[in-house]
Amino acid sequence: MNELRRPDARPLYVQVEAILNERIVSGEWKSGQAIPAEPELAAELGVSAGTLRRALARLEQRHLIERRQGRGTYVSQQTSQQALGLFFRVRNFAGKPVRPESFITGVTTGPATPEEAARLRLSPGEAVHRIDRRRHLEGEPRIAERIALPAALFPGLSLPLAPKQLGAEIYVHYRNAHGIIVVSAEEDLSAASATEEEAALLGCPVGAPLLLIERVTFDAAGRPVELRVSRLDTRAHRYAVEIV
Amino acid sequence: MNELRRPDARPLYVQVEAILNERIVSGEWKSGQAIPAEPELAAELGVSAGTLRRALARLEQRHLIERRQGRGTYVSQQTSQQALGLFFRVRNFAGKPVRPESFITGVTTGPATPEEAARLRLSPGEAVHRIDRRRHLEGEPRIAERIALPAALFPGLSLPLAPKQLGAEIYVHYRNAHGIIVVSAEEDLSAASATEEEAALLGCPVGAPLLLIERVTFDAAGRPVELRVSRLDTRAHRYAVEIV
DNA sequence: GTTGCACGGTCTTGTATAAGACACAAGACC
DNA sequence: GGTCTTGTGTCTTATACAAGACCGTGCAAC
Repeated sequence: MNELRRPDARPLYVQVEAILNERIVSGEWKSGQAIPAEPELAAELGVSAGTLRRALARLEQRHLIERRQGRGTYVSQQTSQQALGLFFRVRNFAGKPVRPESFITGVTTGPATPEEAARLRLSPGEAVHRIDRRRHLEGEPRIAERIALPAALFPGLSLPLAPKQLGAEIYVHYRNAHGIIVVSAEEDLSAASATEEEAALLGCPVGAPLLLIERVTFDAAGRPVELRVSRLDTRAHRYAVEIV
Repeated sequence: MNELRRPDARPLYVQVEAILNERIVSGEWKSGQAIPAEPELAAELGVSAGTLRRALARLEQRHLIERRQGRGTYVSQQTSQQALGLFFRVRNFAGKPVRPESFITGVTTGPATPEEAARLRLSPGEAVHRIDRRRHLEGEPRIAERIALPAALFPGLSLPLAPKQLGAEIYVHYRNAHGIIVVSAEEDLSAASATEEEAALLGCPVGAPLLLIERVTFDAAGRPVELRVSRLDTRAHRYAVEIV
């Protein structure tokens, strides 16, 4: 029986959510694993089934767990499928989601720029790893991208990415190799003109309009874990947003 | 007592949600009005309080109602506040949401273009109203915008917009004058170069990169009710997206 | 007499509990 | 290959209490 309850002002179902969240983040419950059945878990936590279900519903909404009637409740696998569906909003003109191919063009480590430090909530000059990628959509080079990662969170950057190709499985890799579970992101969109370098990379005229996407990604604990700046050639693709 | 239940395969709380949704859309419950208290409504519909609450929670998530502990449940007012907060995603560099000012530059009616017809699910050549606007952010002209509305849904286009200025209150107007409740939208984003006309309007160089926003808005019944094409000058502003 | 305000009472939604019927999935058994 | 059993999540109901908001009463101060 836990010490939940009154001193903590938050509703019980929020406290339960936090406890379960912690079990997932800490690795006590591993990716893809089934968690205990509802009655069992409710008994263990000393709350009613209804309260537990409410907490589980919130975790499901955040994509941390998946529930299947008749089978059980599972910790989400950060599959490439899922990560792409959640975070990659690019469609072709037919409205079909596309899968990007990725080609790494450079990996470096150095002190954070002021902007990187601000966006990633680092102290000025803290080390960041940077990965530059070219990404292809439907066979054509369409995205120029730089990813900045706090070096403190990714010691040694033990990424198997020296080879030229790496899928969008970076998030999967984050989770498996560094215990970081990505759950949300903020993106700022604007328009920019292609530099010479970008034009060469993307095969478009210098000065062509590109969609500039600046994304900060957060993990389950709310920490910023990635700054990603992408330049998308929108001659054949769109960035899709649904507003509810 | 209604004829809910078994023949309809959907869960009861979904059926209840649909009933309440209909009461709001039909105007039986008017904007800003309080709806009956939970016990009363549950009794009237012949369902338990818990089931009713679940339906109300879903309506609240769709911003159709607002619930306040101790006071009651109210049909949402499509206030300019709310409509802007939900649909207008533009921020300045400090991250602060900005309110646009609007200046109408033209209103016309004519047959829909193929693209308009497709996006608004109209038959080819059906009539649409078009409103052209210039919008200012923090005092500067930043957005060139064209709005296309199915004429069938907006008979006569009885808008009080002959004068040059009209706030972002178009959605409020939709609701009050035409009984259309806007609840969701899909946006496609891309980058485009400013034409001469746009450059003149926005005070930017010809060919400058603009963020092109194509939005289709849907009402509570799921009908497309508006196609809006905006060109945003992102020299001083950003389009913000949150991914959960 | 009038104003101001504290106190209760009563209405509302929010939280938490419990219990049973149901639907789906998987494996055991025949 | 069917059928049964068991274990799971899903739906629905019912009840109780907590917490916020509102309103009127009635006392106190002026």
